[in-house]
Amino acid sequence: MLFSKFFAPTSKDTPADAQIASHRLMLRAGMISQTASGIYCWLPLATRVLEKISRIICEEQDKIGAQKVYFTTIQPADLWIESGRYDSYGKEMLRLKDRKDGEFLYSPTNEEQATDVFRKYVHSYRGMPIMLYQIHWKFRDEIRPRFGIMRGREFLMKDGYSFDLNFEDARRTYRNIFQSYIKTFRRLGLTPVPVQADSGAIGGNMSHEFHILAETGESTLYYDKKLPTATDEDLETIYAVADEKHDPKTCPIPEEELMISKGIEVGHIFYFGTKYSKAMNAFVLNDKGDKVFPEMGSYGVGVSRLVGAIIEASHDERGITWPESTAPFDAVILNLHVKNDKCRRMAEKIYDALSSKKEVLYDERNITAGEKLADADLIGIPWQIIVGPKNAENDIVELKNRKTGEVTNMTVSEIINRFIR
RNA sequence: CGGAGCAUAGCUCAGUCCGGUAGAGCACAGCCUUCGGGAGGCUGGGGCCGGAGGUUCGAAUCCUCUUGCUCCGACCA
Repeated sequence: MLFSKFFAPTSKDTPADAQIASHRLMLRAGMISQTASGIYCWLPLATRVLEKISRIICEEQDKIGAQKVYFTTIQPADLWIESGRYDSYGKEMLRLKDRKDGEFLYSPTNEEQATDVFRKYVHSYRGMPIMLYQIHWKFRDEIRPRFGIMRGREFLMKDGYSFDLNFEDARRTYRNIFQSYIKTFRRLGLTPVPVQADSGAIGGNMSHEFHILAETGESTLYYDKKLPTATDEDLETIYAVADEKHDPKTCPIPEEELMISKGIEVGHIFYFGTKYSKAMNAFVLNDKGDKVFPEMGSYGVGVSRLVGAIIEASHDERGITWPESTAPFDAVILNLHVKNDKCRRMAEKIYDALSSKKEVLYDERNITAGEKLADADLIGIPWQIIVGPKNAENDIVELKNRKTGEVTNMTVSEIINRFIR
């Protein structure tokens, strides 16, 4: 991709309204454009990141047997009247009317629709267990949207729904999802902190939130100081709770071993048994011919919020420092002097060689070197290949790591081999 | 939903108290000089001063109403 053709409207001005690093940087890097309070357009750079994150989530979901679907964003009120949530969800639900005055809503979550699809087509235990998920836009009319895309009203979420025949199976599914989420967040370059949580409007009695520790997080977490070094097997037994679950009177951890941190909630999983299957009369027959209501759970990952969370965890004073797994490009080539023939030849040779195998941005804009270096640091692509006139005289280019700042001098063919192995 | 702000050029803001020709920097367009950290020069284009009423000879400025956005709190995946 040629930078001169790439729509990434960067800016050196810090927007007045942006309070936290990720919001500021997303605006400055030309990733998002606000269209109303809590509602944002996702520009090409941010869209590439959303797609990287989504791909990793999908791969991990596929591994545990979840099947991808698209539910609908617009749903009839009737489904929600059946579950009883049409009234209880309150003003956060955006309600709409069609031309015939029929009542609809823009989906904030999809337990009802998942249950509806299940009951239409699955009537026997032989069709179970089943797990469906989607990555789609949601709308929740938040009282107070804030921090850019971190608490938007419209947001991209992965939401999954499981249907099991009995409690034991449902609990196993819940554990599988739990472990899968840990893996997913780690692949995204993050360190997740799972905590016990309330189940809120979803309902149910077993629930965990997954947080990324950050000063700017909106949630307060209480946990055993052993948690950050715990192995996968410990997790479920170590004390870690969200603030609404924490009570100093009943807390089993002595005060001196208790850590209190701010976290960004990026995932939330729920087991809620037969709450929706019973309310919506979704049932199957088991091997004895008995009517059985499936044990359900739902599992959410805030995909768009993850973009903000990753930036909160990965930035410095000059800009974003993307982890390689979610970076919008693998590398950026900076031709510092586009009118210098030697620079141009070297940069183009590298670009032609790499772009067949890697996602590469080539900065061939006719602007100052300082501007290119500043932009590259701002948008935070992990590897910068810097072609400057002085080094070009000696047939050398620089490979610079955005995060560490480490610079290695290499020849053109060494660079090409470094990225195409 | 309570509380507090803000709204003037694409962006960041000055001008508003104390009414009298619409401003700056950056950005943008053209030309030139530069070219390793957002460089410099010349020229140019950009505005219903959020909207509606009112007061006044005259309103960005004063008054009333309204809309939008931001922040704090409560709420929330």
